[in-house]
Amino acid sequence: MRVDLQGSDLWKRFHEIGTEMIITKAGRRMFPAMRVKISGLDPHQLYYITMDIIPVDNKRYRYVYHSSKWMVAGNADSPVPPRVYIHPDSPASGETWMRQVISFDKLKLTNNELDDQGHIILHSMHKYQPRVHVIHKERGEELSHVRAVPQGDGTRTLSFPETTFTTVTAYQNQQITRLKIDRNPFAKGFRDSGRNRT
Amino acid sequence: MRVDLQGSDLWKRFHEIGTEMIITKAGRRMFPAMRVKISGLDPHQLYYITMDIIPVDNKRYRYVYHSSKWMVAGNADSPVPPRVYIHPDSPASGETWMRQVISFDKLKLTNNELDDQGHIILHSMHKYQPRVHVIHKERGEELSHVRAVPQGDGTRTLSFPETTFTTVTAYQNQQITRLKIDRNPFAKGFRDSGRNRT
DNA sequence: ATGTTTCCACCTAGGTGAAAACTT
DNA sequence: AAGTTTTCACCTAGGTGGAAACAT
Repeated sequence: MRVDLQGSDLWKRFHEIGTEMIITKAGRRMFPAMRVKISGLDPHQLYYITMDIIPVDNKRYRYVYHSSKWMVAGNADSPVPPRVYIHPDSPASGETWMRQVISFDKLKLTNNELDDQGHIILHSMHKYQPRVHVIHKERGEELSHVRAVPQGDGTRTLSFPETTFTTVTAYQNQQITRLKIDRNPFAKGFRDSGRNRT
Repeated sequence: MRVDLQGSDLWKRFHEIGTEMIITKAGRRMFPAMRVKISGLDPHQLYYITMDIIPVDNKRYRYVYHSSKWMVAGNADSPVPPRVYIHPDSPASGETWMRQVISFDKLKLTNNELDDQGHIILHSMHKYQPRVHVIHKERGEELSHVRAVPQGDGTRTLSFPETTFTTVTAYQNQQITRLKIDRNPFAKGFRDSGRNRT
């Protein structure tokens, strides 16, 4: 089985600067969104595909403006309720999954520990790593948004180092802001002089 | 097993006037959309839920303005490629289906016999009846958008007389137009004097 | 000080019927 | 004359970062 990250060039441009992702109470999408292509599945078996996001380390960070760098600012906050994003096409046959690019663009990040929308709960100012899970569906098995992914022979877990990010409630590095505005269609209103009329 | 039509009051108001549905080349949604609630499924079995739309009779119609009535205008045009709308949540467990209102609002009608978007192909100026199919998923079975629904013990077919309609490319009865504008949120721009400024 | 929340103008994406143009 | 296609202003629905207000 093989999983390829799509849009890897864009991820690398963000990664070189130090990717930041906004988290809000209501939930905010990631940009870029994770998109993968899978091969080597059994076309006639059923699989769930899910994503979770794990801490990269046990630290809390702060952004130092004059050096444009993230510095350790202490130990991580206490753990947060674990959440799993189950790709909405799940469960589907290997054939179905392999035919398409699998996009996680509807996944949302929140800093609300009491969230009841099924969004992924994270701490602000921490570093995280998204992971993709390919889970062979055994008969009768059901997945939950709020329980850890089942481990074992039927589960493969993949992650891509260039997709790590730091959570923020407002962008710290202006180069990140600029890249987001430049590439995210929904931020088009902030491009060029589009907003220079107030 | 039991299937209840939701929004039945609105359907009846349309039906009393004589429901019309626009069909276009690109595909047009139905308004109202079919919405049903199902009970009596086996919570742990898998089901597909699908919709097709069959001719009510073998006739072609025309609208007579001065009597505000649809009159037979000859025999039906030659049959059209059969299409099935597979509800996007399919397949799902009986438990999942019974927990929600099942909406067919994304289903689209077209008069383009060469349509490749998977929309339901119909003749203009004909009378039709939508049908809901609840299909018990046998292992390995796959459904197709372009083949008839499998018949047999594993399939239940339901229809609601108040949801019959006549296809048009432009509304014939102005009472239908008024009801649509009044109730469809997307037609809000035509309400009251909202458009009386040109 | 530093980080968070709320509100908002500006977008994307796409569903309406009207009107004009087109077809037969 | 009758029906169809195309285009369009006007909506719904919801994803952006900025700015100001708020919190600690």
